[in-house]
Amino acid sequence: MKKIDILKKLRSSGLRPTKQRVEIATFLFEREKTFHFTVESLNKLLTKKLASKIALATIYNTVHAFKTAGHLSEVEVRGSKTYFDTNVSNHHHFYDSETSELIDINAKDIIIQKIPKAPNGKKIKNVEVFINLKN
Amino acid sequence: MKKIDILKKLRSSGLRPTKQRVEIATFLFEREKTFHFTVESLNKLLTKKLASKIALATIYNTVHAFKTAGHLSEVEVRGSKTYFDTNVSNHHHFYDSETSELIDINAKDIIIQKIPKAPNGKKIKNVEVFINLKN
DNA sequence: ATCTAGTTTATAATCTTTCTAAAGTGAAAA
DNA sequence: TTTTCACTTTAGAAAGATTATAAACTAGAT
Repeated sequence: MKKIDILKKLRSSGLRPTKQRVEIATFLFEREKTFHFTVESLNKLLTKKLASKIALATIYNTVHAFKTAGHLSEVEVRGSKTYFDTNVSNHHHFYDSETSELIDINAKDIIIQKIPKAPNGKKIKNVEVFINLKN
Repeated sequence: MKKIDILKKLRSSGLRPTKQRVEIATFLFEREKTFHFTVESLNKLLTKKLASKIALATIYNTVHAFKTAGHLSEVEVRGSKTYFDTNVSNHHHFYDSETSELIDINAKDIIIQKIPKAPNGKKIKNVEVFINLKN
């Protein structure tokens, strides 16, 4: 994703393209592969990459703003930290608990044949498959 | 599950059947249906049920000891709190985010037809399906 | 009955995340 | 361009969940 598109992405979601948001968005979206991170890991990587430090609260604010805008998704992972994913399409995950690493699985690579009915007047919003790995 | 079996369950996992552990185990395992809880909800329910209060730290200790012993499983749920489940067999979950309620799905009620190969020298430990509900 | 390693307890500490309120800044309007 | 002001950023405080600590307690072996 190009710089110009990042500005568009921010503006179109009603987010003023501030210096910090552009830097974070550039870091997150200017890459080929999908990217998984926690706020802590993102903060470390940004600190390493950028000359001027971005406040931790700003990273929290920005990640949440991006999530609300639909530019990031949150992944179910057991444990204390919240994981985010730059892949916002419907998909699944491998999880390697040895390395705490998430790997995307394309939605079409998992086919579910049988699924139970949603209970009492509820509907199914989405189905997430989480495959735990071992060595 | 009967009182005698609860004592057995504790002893067989190397846990001394103290007053607190027996009370917590009785509360958790002496029921027909599987039970989902957080440490906070368990603490509230135990406080209501028991005459003498059990320290919060003891509830944390005990729940973790039961989990390590394989008597409880931990469920992936987005959010700040950790959910536990008295159902330790391989199974799946519905999750109603409106009510923060988990509902068990029997393993045989979900059939996965196609599944990707585990990456680079890794093996699949287990597959968890998480179905989010909406109204 | 005594002893001791394993437990419980209250409290402090830690960790992640959110709140607060003051200072800063895009961008619209003058 | 300058002014203006709502939106942002920031550092630090606060909150919420969980874990660590160390002293008091207790199950069960001797």
